[in-house]
Amino acid sequence: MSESKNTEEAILEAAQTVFIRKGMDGARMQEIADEANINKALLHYYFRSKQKLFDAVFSKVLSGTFNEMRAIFQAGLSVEHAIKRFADSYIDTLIKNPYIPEFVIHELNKDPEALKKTVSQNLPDISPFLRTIQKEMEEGKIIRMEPKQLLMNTISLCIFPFVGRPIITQILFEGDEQEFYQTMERRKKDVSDFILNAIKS
Amino acid sequence: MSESKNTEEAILEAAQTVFIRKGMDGARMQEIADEANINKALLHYYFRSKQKLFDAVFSKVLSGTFNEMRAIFQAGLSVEHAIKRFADSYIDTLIKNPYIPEFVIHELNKDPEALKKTVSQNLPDISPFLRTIQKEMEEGKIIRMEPKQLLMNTISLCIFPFVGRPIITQILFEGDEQEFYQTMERRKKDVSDFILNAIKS
DNA sequence: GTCTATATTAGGATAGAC
DNA sequence: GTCTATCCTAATATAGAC
Repeated sequence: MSESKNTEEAILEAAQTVFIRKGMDGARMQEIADEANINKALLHYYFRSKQKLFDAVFSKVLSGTFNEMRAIFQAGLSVEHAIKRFADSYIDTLIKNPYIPEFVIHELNKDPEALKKTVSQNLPDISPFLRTIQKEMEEGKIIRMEPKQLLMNTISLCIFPFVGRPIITQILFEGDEQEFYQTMERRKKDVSDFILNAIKS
Repeated sequence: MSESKNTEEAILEAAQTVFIRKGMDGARMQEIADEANINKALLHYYFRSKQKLFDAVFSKVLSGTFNEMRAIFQAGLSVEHAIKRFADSYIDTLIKNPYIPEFVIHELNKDPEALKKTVSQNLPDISPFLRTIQKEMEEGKIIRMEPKQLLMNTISLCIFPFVGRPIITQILFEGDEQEFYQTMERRKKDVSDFILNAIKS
């Protein structure tokens, strides 16, 4: 045993780094081995195949991605507070992990069926939050619109800049990555201001 | 010559279909040949290598993507009209071509340097529109915010649902694709309503 | 459990007939 | 210009020593 647990963990971390940057198809087992400072054969010793290693990484990334979302939607927060927390927490996480959403989306796009099971095990239940939105609309606290569109808008405004970062950075910041990230810091607040402005009655 | 022009065109179309769905790394020359109903060797006869075929497709897709954006930003429209046209036109295009943004973004993410040249040749100049936003803010027509954040919001709200379609469809529509697309039809109007509400002074 | 060396296969690319 | 057959390399996977 000795290094067993540590090595397995090291492999998973290295694999996550490489898969997230290159995707399943673009990733090379050799590159993952290098990143983990181990031999290529060890990858197979621990995970049998590239596919199984990928599945382990994908599942881990997916549950991490949806945990915070689940927590927010089930906390029974008001629309205002849920949106503020969502924007703050997601943009903050994405500043640290900007490649995750594009990775997840790309793999799902390529073969939705293959990953369907992993996805359905991790999906957050949004219905409590949709009901809160509905209720506040009926009470006149916020203007009326389709609750799902409001939720989609919130998610879009927080996540898209990171998914589209390579383009956004070129179009808006002349390729200056640092300016992009500074703008994202301010955006934590800007996004909720924008949304709350749009829905205030 | 005979079928030359038609074959080349057929290859490009088939390659676009396959590359957009699977990405450069996930696409197979055999699959492209099948899609075009020709032999694999013909692909090399016309385009020499997979890389060159990909470059041709990517460049074509990119210019198509940015043409409308360029047109809108240089038309000298008011903020209200530009946003309305942007939302209507982009969501409409994306309903017909939902895979394009994720494709472009994934390839750029994987290797920004390799595609930098193609990108910079196609980038729309947004400065006229940013100036219009600035002007309308100073005139008090719309509330004050960072012009770039407003532009980012507009782009995010229109494009993200399509990039994130596989997830959005699961979370919000229990996997029902048709409901997703119906919602997108309504969204053409909903998005501009939402934005204009957020910025009205 | 970790390595080196090797087998296997998939897939891009080419040769050559028609 | 289009096909069949074949080559060749890159990359996954395994065998076997330590």
